[in-house]
Amino acid sequence: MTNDDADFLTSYDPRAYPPVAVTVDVVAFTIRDGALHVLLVRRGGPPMKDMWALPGGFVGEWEDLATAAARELAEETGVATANRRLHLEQLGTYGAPERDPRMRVFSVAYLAFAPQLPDPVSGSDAREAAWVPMDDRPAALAFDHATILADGLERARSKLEYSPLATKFVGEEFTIAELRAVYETVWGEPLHAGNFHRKVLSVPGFVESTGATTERGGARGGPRAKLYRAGDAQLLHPALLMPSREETLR
Amino acid sequence: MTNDDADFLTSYDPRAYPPVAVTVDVVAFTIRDGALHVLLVRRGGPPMKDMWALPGGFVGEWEDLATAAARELAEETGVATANRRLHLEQLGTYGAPERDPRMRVFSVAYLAFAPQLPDPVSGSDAREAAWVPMDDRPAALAFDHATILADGLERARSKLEYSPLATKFVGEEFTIAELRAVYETVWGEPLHAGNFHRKVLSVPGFVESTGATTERGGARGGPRAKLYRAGDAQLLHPALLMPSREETLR
DNA sequence: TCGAGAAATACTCAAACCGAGAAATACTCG
DNA sequence: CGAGTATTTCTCGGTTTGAGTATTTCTCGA
Repeated sequence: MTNDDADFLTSYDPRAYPPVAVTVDVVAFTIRDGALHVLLVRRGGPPMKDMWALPGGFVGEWEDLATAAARELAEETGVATANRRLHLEQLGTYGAPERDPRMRVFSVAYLAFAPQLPDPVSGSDAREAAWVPMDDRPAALAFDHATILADGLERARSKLEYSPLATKFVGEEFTIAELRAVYETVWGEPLHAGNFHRKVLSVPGFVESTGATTERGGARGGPRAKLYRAGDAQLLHPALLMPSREETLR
Repeated sequence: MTNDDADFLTSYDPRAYPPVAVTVDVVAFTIRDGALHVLLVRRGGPPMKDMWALPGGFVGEWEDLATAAARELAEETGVATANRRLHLEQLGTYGAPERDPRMRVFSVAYLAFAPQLPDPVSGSDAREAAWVPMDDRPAALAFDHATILADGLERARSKLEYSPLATKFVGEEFTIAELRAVYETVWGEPLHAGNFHRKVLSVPGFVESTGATTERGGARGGPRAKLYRAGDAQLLHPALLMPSREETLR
């Protein structure tokens, strides 16, 4: 037996290693009533019983990570896994040794965006689930979920700048004003309507016109708006930059 | 016993779950002789014996993910973990069920950048390790490491745009031309020297002057260049955009 | 030692872009 | 019908950008 083989055998005997678990946790954002909401579940059992947490769970034996994230989301929201308008991306992995008191747990966090998702299906998992406005979110979440959520929000905010992510928050057809509302909601600051309009139409592949307009004007007046659908661009160039970034830096 | 408690007990007994392992793999880039190099190791044992792979290994029982990545890198290169000029960031987690034939292995990939790292310390791990020019890299790597490497390269390329990452590839003090060489090497295309110079100096916090100049002019002539060191900016604003992005998109 | 070539840096100029404001128009609601 | 509001377009001045050029200061080889 060569030295390498011996190394291999000891290195890779599963039982030679302490038990670890891998979970997925999902930071799911949607916009309801003009406010950014995140999906939270109330923990039904210890540890941290009754605390709010991100939806998540163990990765199945034959399950892909992204599939597991989609499944967890579907279990809470009933959103079809094949939903065309759902965006899922990996956010990062959190594996501090003490993040879960029971055992070594690595959590692969996913970020999900979707338009106006349905109310959570409580009871499917014996857990209470709810869309919670980000402004009213509990300061403390179970485990390190507050950190994960903060990272997810930051990712979402910057992804709006250079990707067509905002189109995932609106319906199949949308107006420029609806798109602007997404940016204003996630960025938390008002944008110049005229400049936003010009900018969106000037970015190649961001949106394409459907030719149609809304049936009615705005609820408080105004003309009927033209309708657009998402274009085929994967990266916005030039990007739409957050106005507040400029001062925040350095 | 409530339903929740029962759920908890069955859900969290470690032995109730099939064995999984978590590893870290490191995509380490450096620039040598004007070319981008990646650190690869030749596998010393099965599976995929003798194939090139990314350096990596299991995460220790009490070890943080980032710590494990730094350790793996140090084991191959002898680079001090506390090296100030080393940049380490999480790239993503790869967990396809069949990516490792032995058992379920989740690999958390890290991206590392450093200036002119020393030659790898072969023998420390009974493995051959080498800095391989990206242009000469083997088409096939062990497991899904080719995918991870491709993702790492793409991340590096775009991070140059909006972060001061390039300063991690050069020494403590550097000239604008050296910085430009980093961009040209990673992006693989020549840049306009005058515009690059103007742009770098105009981005607040990117670089700061040391007041000094190089001892000698360039090897093939030219005046002595002013020296700079990295500034305190974490995000470049405005960003330096890859010229080729414009056409590549869509 | 001198002249060619090269590189660092500064400058020019037109085109593109951006923020701010305002105008024109078309709706809703009372 | 009139007030108010929202969509869309336009204008204007300042800034940024890409492309090219100029200046200066080096190295190197003839």
